[in-house]
Amino acid sequence: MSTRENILAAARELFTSRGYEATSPRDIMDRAQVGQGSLYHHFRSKRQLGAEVLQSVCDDLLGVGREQLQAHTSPQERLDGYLHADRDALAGCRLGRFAYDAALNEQELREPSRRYFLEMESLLMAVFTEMEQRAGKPEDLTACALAVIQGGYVLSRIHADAAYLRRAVEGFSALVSGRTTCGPPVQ
Amino acid sequence: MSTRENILAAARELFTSRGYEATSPRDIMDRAQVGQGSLYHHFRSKRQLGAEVLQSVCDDLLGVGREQLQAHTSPQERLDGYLHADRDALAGCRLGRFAYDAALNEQELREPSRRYFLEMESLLMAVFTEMEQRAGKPEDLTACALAVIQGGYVLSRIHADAAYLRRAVEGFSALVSGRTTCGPPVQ
DNA sequence: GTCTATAACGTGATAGAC
DNA sequence: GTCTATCACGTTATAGAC
Repeated sequence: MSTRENILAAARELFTSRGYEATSPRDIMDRAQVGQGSLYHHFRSKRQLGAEVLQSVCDDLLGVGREQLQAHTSPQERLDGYLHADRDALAGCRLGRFAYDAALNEQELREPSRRYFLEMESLLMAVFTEMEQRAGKPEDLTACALAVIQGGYVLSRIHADAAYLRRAVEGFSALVSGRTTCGPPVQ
Repeated sequence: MSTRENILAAARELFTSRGYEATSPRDIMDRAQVGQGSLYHHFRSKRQLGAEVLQSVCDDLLGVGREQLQAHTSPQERLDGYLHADRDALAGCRLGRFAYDAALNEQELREPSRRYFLEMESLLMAVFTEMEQRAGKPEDLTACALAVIQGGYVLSRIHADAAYLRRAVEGFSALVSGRTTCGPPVQ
């Protein structure tokens, strides 16, 4: 692994676990075992390093998302594959966590998260459009699905309990599949 | 307004809009128009000030939540009152935002958020338990409802577009009310 | 390419005058 | 109670030797 890749790997680990703002160049240098000169030789600034890291995280997560949502199975199965994917609830979403990070103030760092959620939105829209049987806008279900995951992460982190993300996903999955219905009987 | 209250108000505004970690004592002093001596006379540390602010935010939000979820109306109406409450989507949730803040590492600062979500959970559990007609665990629906709000905030902030929170809530509301059903027709 | 030294600035907090 | 001065430290970045 080249020095550059070494630095990128260390930065990725720290930015996506602690957050961009909470990570200093010094932290990255220590973890990568390189001096200040190396970091600033390969990267112009913390911001540029952050942008490269976020791009790569975005690409990786999109790869996974596409696999789950474009599988050659029924729309219900694809949705379930996405919803019930294995997630590190306590770590939080590596892109969603930037919603409340100062990084969001810099266009270069906001773009990767935006791009990820936009494409996931488009993938989910296709699934809900194909699947839907009765009323309900696909764009609302799409936003809801993404929000359930992101909010599940938030709850799990606040409580330091991975069960919250699991329950939120299960609640949504049961509603969408019709296993759960509420209120006065439909008709 | 006493100097102490003045400082608390300034700190509250900054902590809940920018986040705890991103706000310095200096920022608070500037906004409150007081000197360093005043701040450290009334508060031992940034952490203690943060703890007081979070307690007050938690109390305020719980007051609103109780009103919405314990109103003397049907469970459906109470849930809808909560779901469709007016929210500043672009600002983010004043407590949920701490899920990704370094404040979460300090017990004193984590507790108010925890307390808020625990009580909201208990209020929602009561509503879903009263309302439910068919299968589906109340605790899953509760986690889902809270997650939809929190995740809606996350999406709205990432996209700088308040519509995402609105859509996520509408998607959930439509599923719970039975206005939307997906997949093969329910029996 | 990588190192160490250093800069300019901000942070959280204390000291002591008024 | 409130002020200004100061502190020890960390951050992001640059300079220049090797």
